[in-house]
Amino acid sequence: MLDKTFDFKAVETDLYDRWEASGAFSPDGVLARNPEAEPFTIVIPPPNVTGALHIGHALNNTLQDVLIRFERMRGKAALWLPGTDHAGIATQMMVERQLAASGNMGRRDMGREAFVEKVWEWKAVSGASITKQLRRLGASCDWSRERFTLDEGLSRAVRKVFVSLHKQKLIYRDKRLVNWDPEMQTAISDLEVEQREVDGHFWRFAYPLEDGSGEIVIATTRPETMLGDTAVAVNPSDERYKALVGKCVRLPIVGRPLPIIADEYADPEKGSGAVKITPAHDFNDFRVGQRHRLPMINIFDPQARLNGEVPPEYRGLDRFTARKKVVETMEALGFLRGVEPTRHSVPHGERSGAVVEPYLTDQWYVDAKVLAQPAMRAVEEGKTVFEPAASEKTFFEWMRNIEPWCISRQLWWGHRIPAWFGPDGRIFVEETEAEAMGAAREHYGRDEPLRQDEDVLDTWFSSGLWPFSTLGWPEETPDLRRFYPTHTLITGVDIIFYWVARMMMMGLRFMGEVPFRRVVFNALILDAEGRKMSKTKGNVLDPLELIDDYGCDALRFTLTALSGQARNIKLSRERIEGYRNFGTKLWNAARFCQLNGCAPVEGFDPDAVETTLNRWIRGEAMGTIAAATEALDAGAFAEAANALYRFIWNVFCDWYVELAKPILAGDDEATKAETRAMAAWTLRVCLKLLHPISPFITETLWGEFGDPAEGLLISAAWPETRSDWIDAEAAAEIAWLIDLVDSVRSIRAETNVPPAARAPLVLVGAGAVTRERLARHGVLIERLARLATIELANAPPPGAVQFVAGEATGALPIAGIIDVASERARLAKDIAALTADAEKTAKRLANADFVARAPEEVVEENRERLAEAEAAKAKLEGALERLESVG
RNA sequence: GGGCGGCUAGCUCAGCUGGUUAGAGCGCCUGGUUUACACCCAGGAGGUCACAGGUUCGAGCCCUGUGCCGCCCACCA
Repeated sequence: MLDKTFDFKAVETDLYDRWEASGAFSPDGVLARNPEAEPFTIVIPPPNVTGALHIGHALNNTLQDVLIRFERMRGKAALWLPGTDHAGIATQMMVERQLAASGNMGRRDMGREAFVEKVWEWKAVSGASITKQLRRLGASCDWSRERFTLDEGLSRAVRKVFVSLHKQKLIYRDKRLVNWDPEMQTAISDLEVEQREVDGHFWRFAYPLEDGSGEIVIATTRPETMLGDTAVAVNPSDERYKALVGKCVRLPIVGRPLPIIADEYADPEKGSGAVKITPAHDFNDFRVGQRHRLPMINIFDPQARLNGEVPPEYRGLDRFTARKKVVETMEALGFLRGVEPTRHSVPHGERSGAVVEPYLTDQWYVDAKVLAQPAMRAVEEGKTVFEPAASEKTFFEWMRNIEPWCISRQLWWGHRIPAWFGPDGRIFVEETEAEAMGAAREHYGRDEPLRQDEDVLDTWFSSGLWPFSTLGWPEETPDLRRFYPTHTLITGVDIIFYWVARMMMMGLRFMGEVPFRRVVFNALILDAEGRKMSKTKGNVLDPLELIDDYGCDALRFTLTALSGQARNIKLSRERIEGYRNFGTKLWNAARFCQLNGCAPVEGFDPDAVETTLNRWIRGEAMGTIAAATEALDAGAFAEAANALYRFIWNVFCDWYVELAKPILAGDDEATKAETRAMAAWTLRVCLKLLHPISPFITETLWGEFGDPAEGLLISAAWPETRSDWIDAEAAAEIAWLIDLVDSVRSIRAETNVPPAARAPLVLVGAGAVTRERLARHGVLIERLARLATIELANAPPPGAVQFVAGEATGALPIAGIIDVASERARLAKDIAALTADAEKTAKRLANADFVARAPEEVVEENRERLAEAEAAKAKLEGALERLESVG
């Protein structure tokens, strides 16, 4: 006997272990049975190895699991390939902070080897936690194929790609300004920089003309950079400064003469119209510097302290200390011309939070422009489709304006760049040191000591190879042949540039084929008020806690049902409670079946059911199978969830079970047996359809109602539709029944008939079909509408409350127990609605243009509609008259 | 500054290619010991589809403009 509610805690971990042990997570079993099975592949967006499962992961991985379970049940060789990402900066930073917090020596004191060793230790300890958490979510990943971006295999793929792109001149070394994170002391890519609004100041400084004939005022928010100024620019069309171009100012503090140059970059509208140029520390100034061949003076060391290029009293100062000192000195020297507070955005490293400094260094770059072209074409041609489709615009916008991708990082945790320097600085890029040595020998004519590049690659470089490196590339493995390209990528739109775009570029370049056919971008989860979840705000919903509180299925169903909201999802505990209740509803429907002997019957064939009720639910089930299948196929997860919610609750529980009750309590053994078998069969369909979204409750109930021949539900076959099982006649009949019951219930409530009172129902003007239906379902209707009797008559009894029931008129002779005033109001309200409707329709039909131009069926529909409204109105008006005469 | 999206019931959202009376869940109100379920059942109220024009026989849906909200990118001397 089932309990009143589903005890999810008792089964979740146990079921997960059983699924895994059964081999269901791997496609190998399916392939062994059917080598021709169609492959279906998803690669997981690899979470950071040291990360913890947050609600965004829960959503993303739930959707992937829904899809993979669905395709697995459809008989495909479904592979969901899991793994983790080494997450260079994030992990290194975490370990460094950990070391500092526990009073250990820092990474530089420790040395590269020892530090990397520490990170691996940390990975060994915490790396498993995210995958454990994915298991708690029910994720049916093929753990036997789990990969890590720093695996030997994946590292080999990284080296091969690097070398290959280098030989094709698509990876090159260049000295230019990068975004430098002085805390991590590494370059970062444009994407890793985020603008933050901060309070600052706007200072105006005077730079005196060298010939003593005056001064030029410039403005800056970063006074310390003046120590690296090498020019002052004015717009060539700016009359105020025309005469000064070619002259020099004397840079205060430093004493360096700076040429006044004419350049379009200077905007006469901004500030004084004259702008200081610091080519080594500003992206715009860098370009100006290149155009005018200005010296580029780097004034910072890697920690953004001032270096030897500045006057002695500034050397070694932190940039912010130097800023203060510059301002004070400029004021003391009489060059300060004004200061005002301002709020402006300043670039920060998204991981470290440090203010990023444009910094002149040698770095490795990928020529993204070239790689982007085939990727854009593939999306244009629909070889990969994005959902929602609007995200394609975002993709194109970025790809069209793509900049060279800086891929080197001055970190220790990551893929070491396969480049070796010879004694003369010549670079040898090879997959291994031995090959580099060989290349060097060939070049120098003898063995020379080589030094490997200290840098590692951007984490996203290896992530970009994920869809094929995880399948064994560069080896031509059976997995690679079978499972590439993958089918659907489900990920957050926040990494469309970081990851999706790069996988497109790399996949096309190295596999000659898109990495995935479809990309589904899932929404961002916000709190109930629509704010981003953050630890500092304390509004974080922890998925593991939610699983403990409501069960995994409740969380999964909630996330799936809300996933249709392409932009963001406002999540609250109340929402999850609501969907938890849905699970309980299903559970109790199963309990009802169990209590009433609705057990699966061996050899039962729904094709043979005879009663209207059973033919009806059979058709409804078909419709639901079709809807769920179509929705899941299209990646419309929320639609599938909603279709199942409606069918299970509003069709199966609200009507089928209620209508089955009298049958099950009756003594028509044949009908009873058919209904029991049909109920169990329908429940089975529900379990199968719901399994991808709510695997635990369905698998548990499958133990009771499933087909033992099919084994575990996770590996059972997805239901098929049969159009001949949709029975229009049965559908019409049950719709009529439901409508009749609804009408009576509604009238009872509106006219304040006491719930316990059993009223008689009289049907006036019932046709043959209605009479027939009544004969079949009278007992059911009496029960559901709480009627004493149902009779047929030629005229309504006096004082009866009347309503429209198809071609007939329903009459409840309950004048004694109803409130006449409410009844009058009810009739008046209904008549008013019908009148308005009829008038609107009549007006439409009176329009010659409408009749002439609208399609015939629309016109016909309106004619019918008008006729029906008028007939119904007439009935109710008659009823109202009679009521007046009695009342 | 550039781009993208949103605005539909008190709240959160559906509403696919224009065509009956614009839907759901939650919340609210009324009633309910109907032997699966109170994590429930029955009923009900609640909408100028942001605004203004336009196209059309017909607009929540298409077009133009306005307002507000949000996101992304770039920049800010």
